[in-house]
Amino acid sequence: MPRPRWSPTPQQLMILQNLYRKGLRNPTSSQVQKITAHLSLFGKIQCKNVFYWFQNHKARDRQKLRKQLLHQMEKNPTEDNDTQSPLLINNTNSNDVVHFVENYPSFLHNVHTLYPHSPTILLHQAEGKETSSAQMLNNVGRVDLPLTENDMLRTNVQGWVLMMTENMGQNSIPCCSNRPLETLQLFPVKATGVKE
Amino acid sequence: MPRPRWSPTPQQLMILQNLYRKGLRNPTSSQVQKITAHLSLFGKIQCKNVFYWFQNHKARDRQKLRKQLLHQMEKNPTEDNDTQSPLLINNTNSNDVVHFVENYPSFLHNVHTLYPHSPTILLHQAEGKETSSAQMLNNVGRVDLPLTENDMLRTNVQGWVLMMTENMGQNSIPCCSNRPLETLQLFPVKATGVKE
DNA sequence: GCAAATTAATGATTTATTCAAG
DNA sequence: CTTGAATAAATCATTAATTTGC
Repeated sequence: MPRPRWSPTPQQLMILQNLYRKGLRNPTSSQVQKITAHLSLFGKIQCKNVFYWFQNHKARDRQKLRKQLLHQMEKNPTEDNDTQSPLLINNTNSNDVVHFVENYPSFLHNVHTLYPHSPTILLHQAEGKETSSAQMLNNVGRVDLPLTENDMLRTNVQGWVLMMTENMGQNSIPCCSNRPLETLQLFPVKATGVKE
Repeated sequence: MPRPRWSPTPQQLMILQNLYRKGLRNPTSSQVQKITAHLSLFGKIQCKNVFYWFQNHKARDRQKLRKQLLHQMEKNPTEDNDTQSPLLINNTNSNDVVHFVENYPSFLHNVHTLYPHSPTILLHQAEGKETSSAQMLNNVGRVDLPLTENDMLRTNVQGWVLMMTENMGQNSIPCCSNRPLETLQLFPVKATGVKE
């Protein structure tokens, strides 16, 4: 009778993995909500699913890498115990990430306007008190998680902060400027391959 | 001037594909060298060719599977399907690969016997350390240049020097040595029947 | 059949991520 | 916070397939 536990659809999984690879580790409450809202386009999902996914993925990622490195490199350096690369395969497309996250603001505002030349990522604003994702979880069900993250900006996300500071002054993206939602440029439109 | 790029012979390609199919993804330095040595029986080849082949093949394999996934996802994007394919795990754990590559030393001997001046750049490796294939690339990649098979040392490659000073003990120049090529056992165990 | 022209594959480089050690 | 090591992603560039007109 109970509905089976959530199982991510391939697209959901891809999106989550992309967000993870981009540096998201401890999504805040609002981030979890937004992600959940978007992912619900591709299948039934709850906020707690997103939250748990990040928790588990982060933990298992560390676990895997630790085991891998210690097992293959330090144990027997002379060996070619290679068959290495059980690594989690990032079968992801960064363009999809950009494209995806880029559309978050418009998604939230039900406006589907693409900005192909200035991919933006949704940033939780600094002014308001941002509830931790754990707190949000409380609303959903589980309560006993010993989560202490009230800081909305963890060190893990500092990559974003860095980018923001680099691109500061440009944060006047046409869209979403009327709301607390702030956008920042994820990638400068760079022309690699312009090697003289 | 434009040095023609390597193009694998059918036999070389078959061997590489077999190794890949067996699960080999990120061959280590010594593995690459041994594979190169073997493949040089069937045509001119360098270590970097082997290294690049695995890089590209792996990447494009993933690429292909990604496209398949995305194509599948287009069909039922919003459904709560549990049918998510278990993201392809290429666990390269197979012992077959190890077993296979393990036998390369015997090939090495043949190579050296048959082609004493072949461009196979082998073993700038020490007995202790296993270098990653990427590291090897830095060393080997720009060494062998368009010219003849004899002058293979490009002096401006500091990686090479570094490598030699760090790892080369008493052995001086990798190839062109009149002593038999030193071969590293991938694994001490496993009498394979091919060796000796 | 056969090359020139065009397209598809794929070899070779460069650039970005990632984790964790210092 | 910085950096080293490894490697995945993205890109550039050349070869091979193939198409095409003769």
